This record gives sequence, C-alpha cells and structure tokens, in this order.
Amino acid sequence: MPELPEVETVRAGLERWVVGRRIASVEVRGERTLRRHLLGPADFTARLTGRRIAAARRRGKYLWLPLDDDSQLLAHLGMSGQFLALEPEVPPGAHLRARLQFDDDGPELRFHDQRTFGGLALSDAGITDDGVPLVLSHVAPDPIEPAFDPERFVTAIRRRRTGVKRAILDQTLISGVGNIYADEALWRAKLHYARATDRLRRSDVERLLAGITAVLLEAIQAGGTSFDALYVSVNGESGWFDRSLEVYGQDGEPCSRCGALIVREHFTNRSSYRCPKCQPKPRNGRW
DNA sequence: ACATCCACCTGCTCGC
DNA sequence: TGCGAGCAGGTGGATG
Repeated sequence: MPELPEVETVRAGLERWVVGRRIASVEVRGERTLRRHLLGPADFTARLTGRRIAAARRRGKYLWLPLDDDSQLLAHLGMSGQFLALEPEVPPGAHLRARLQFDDDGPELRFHDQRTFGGLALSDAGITDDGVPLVLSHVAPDPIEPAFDPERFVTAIRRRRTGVKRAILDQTLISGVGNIYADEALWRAKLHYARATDRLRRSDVERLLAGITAVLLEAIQAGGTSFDALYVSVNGESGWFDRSLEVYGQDGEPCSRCGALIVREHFTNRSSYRCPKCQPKPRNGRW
C-alpha cells in the first residue's frame, strides 16, 4: 500500500510537522518496531532524546530524519505504518508503536503500525555521496530523484534475466515501485508482467520508465493511493488516487483504452491486474 | 552475482 | 453463529 507516492506524502507531512523541533522524550511499545535497531530500545531512546530534527528525506519507500548530531532516524512504513501528529493529550490508539514528544510541548509524533512490517531505527554510520544513509545504500535511486540515471536503468534491466514486473519491484534496481504502481505502469507501457527483461527493446524500457515516472508523479499530485484507514498521511488525511487506477483492483471493468475486461491473475504470489488485449501474454513463455 | 521462495504480521471477508 | 481459509503485500534472509 504505501509505495513511493504515499511515502512522499508522509515525508512532506514530517517536514511540515517535525523538522526544526527538539525531541524531549521517546516512548517505544513492543519489540518488533525496533527490530532493525540492533542496540535495542534503551539505546534508541537515549540517543534520540535531546536531538533536533534537521530535515525529512526519502528514497523510494524509505524515510529518514537527519538529526543535529549527524545520525539519522530511519523509518519504513511496511504495509500499514502511519505517522500521526497529535496533541499529547490524545489517548493512545491500539496500534501505537512509538511516540516522540518535543520540548515545545506541541503535537507529538506517533508511529502506528497494525501489522508491524514497518519499523524505526537510528543510524550513525554516515551518508553516501547522494546524501543517503549508508545503511540504505542497497536501495537504488528512485525515478524522481536527481541521482536516478535513466540510461543506467535501461542498461541494467535489460541485463537481468527475469520477468519485467519482478524487475521493477526489485528495490535494488529501481526503488519506490510496489505492486499497485507496477501494474499501472505496465498498463501504460502496454507490457505483460511476464515479458522477459533481456528481450525488451530499448524503446520498451523507455516507455516503461516514462509510465512509471508519470504514474508516480500523478499519484503524488493526488496525495497518494488509499484503500481504507490503514494508510493515513502524517496529518491524518487519506489520499484519493485510487479513483484514478486503470487496472489495479479493476478486474471485470472495461479497459479505458480498448474496452476489454481487466483480468486479475497470480504472479509471484501476488495479484496482478492487466488488460488482456493491451498487454497480451507472451506466446512461447519468453518473447 | 543473480534469481526465487517464504517468513514475518494482523484483521477483514468469504464460504461452509 | 463459528471458524478456518484466503487475501492484502514490502522486505530481507535463506536457498538455489
């Protein structure tokens, strides 16, 4: 659910609500949220307390808040993570995992996560030339950041030997794309999800990249996709891009381009949606 | 180095 | 009504 556009919406909310503020206290609930912070909750809390939040940044689906001591508070929303800016007196919700209170006594930052695939961690391992925390250096640039090199992407994906949807879901090749926007981008590029990456023409990949970039930017513009209350942006507003989805979740509906009925299929243990006419199946397995 | 599979979670919906 | 199965799906470690 939270893919790049939703995470960007959350990043903008964090910028609005917490950048420039000093952390006065930290509370963590449960074990799983800090599982990536290997030094444990006591270390996390101690190192965060007293720090000022300097910025709110993102690569793909990862968020981080650079702090005034050159460490970074890393966050991943997983499937159901939310950041909420709430007044301290608001009673804690059922899925509250962590809360940061500030020395200005203003709204606190709460991290909620129903399914606990998300998490927080603190890193002081430094940053790369792109300004990305070293612990995230396995995450490829996303298509809307300056460090993204389209030529490099075209070359890299055509060297892979896999299906095109698998490739664009691989965060080490291109980051930010999840199951929803992958299907939307493939529809825009008129590509079947199982098309062999090493048989794609340059023009296919360029069309695909254009589709990915366009759908991500349009979704950001719209405030991110939301299906239900699981996804809420940092100030509590849900997105509405789901009204604009062309294929995802649209099985049985006519394709807006050709009128054929959208189908739902399973691919890599996930649902995939496509137009059977615009995105026809490879005939002999590979093509 | 690369590709694939599955565990990790909770809560909702569906069918019997 | 109860209950289990299926489903949602990002990440990363294990396995090939």
